[in-house]
Amino acid sequence: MRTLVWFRGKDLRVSDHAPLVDAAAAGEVVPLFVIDPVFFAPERARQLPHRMQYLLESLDELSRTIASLGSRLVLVRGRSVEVVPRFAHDWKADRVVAHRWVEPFGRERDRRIAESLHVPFDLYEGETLVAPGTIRTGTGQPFSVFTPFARAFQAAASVAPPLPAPTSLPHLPADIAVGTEAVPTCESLGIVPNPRVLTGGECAARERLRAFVDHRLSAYAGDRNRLDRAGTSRLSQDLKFGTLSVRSVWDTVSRARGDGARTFRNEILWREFAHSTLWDRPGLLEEPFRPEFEDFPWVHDELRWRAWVDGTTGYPVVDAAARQLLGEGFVHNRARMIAASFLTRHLRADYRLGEAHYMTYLTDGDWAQNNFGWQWSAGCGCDAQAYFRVFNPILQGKKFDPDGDYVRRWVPELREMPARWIHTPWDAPDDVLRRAGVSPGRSYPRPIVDHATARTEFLETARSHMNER
DNA sequence: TGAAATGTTGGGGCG
DNA sequence: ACGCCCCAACATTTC
Repeated sequence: MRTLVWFRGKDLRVSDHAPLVDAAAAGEVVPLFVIDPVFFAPERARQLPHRMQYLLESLDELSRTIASLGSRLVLVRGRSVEVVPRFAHDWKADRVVAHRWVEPFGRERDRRIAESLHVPFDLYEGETLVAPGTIRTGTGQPFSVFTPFARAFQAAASVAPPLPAPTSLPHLPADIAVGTEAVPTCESLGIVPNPRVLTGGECAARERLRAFVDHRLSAYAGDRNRLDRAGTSRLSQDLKFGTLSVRSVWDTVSRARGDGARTFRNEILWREFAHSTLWDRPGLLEEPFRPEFEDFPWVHDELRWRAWVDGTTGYPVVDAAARQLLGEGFVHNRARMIAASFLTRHLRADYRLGEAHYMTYLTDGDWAQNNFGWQWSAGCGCDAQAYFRVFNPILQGKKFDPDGDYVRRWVPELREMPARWIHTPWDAPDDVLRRAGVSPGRSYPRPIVDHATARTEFLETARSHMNER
């Protein structure tokens, strides 16, 4: 039995990799990664700099790990729908295995490949804790509210324990002659590596999990909301690329006691819920979950959009979030919510613009997660915020960045502002501004919209829209 | 995992 | 002592 194990960017690991383990137990193994020229072209790679950097590091480590286990990761160039069936045939594979993707385009790709293959194509569940579509209401419907979903999950689901990494792999069969291509590098794709992007690969990811569980999990419930603290898990990119399997994360925290562990498990279940929802509703990447938002009167104002993207809205926390995204390919979860609320409510921009912008720069950019989060923030999603929940960016700053250190890190022109005024520099007394070297409207912009006015206008627009329907 | 407006309560200052 | 008012603190309602 010869099995082609197709790694494809969301399972860049050897631990808890059921397709790999099964293949090795069955006989010959051909580990494969497809270098798609559309994605691995310099012009495309530069559009997704942070994810490409993390992906290349992870791929390089995976390749070396597989080599150290006695095999070789075979890299072939081409469109997967074309090269996977071709090489499966040329190499006389008896079976092709991979992990299932929940995104509609991944499902369509897999459907086409299954059609062209003349051997079985077996998809393993591994991107989520349980197979998408298995958590159901009493009447067999998908859940549309998180809490009952989480309750049903806890009551019914049994999460398979993670598999250990193989200690060795069968040698690559001698007749596999092609695929000697090297792993592309940032340099070869014209990307300047960003040192702030977290290190890719299974080792770094596992170390991050260990550090989180040892040092931050117990205080997670409170600290996760603090913009100025390293209180979150920082595992999102690892889950996106599968350098950590979500089951191994779950297994690590499943027996931990306390509010921190409970809260973290809940966050993992939100991820599960997002994936499950996209599985059940593939159209969500295009259209809002709630149909009454399909013709919502979003407005596009180029200048305001640019200010939101560049971090020059005049609201320090909103601007810090914008610059953190561009600067390190990551945004604190609460800052994402504040930024999304500001874009969709204060500026009334279509959430899909923000979603696409985040998808460009986030290292952890995942379709299911990012879309779910944006729709939730915009109020049009599954179990979303009510539209009238408008974050006050000043209050959010004072609550979750009380000393202003998050703002100082990302908005250096406010670095010298005292905590008392850092979230409202336009209101600061003249002597405070002078001492801090800040001049509103010059060194740092005045707010592009007035909070109270924008809030009222949004509420009126949204209310009349909802009433019309 | 919202914020603002509005309502209620009770302590304390004061005539 | 008493009633009145102010207002902070908290609760509830509304968007």
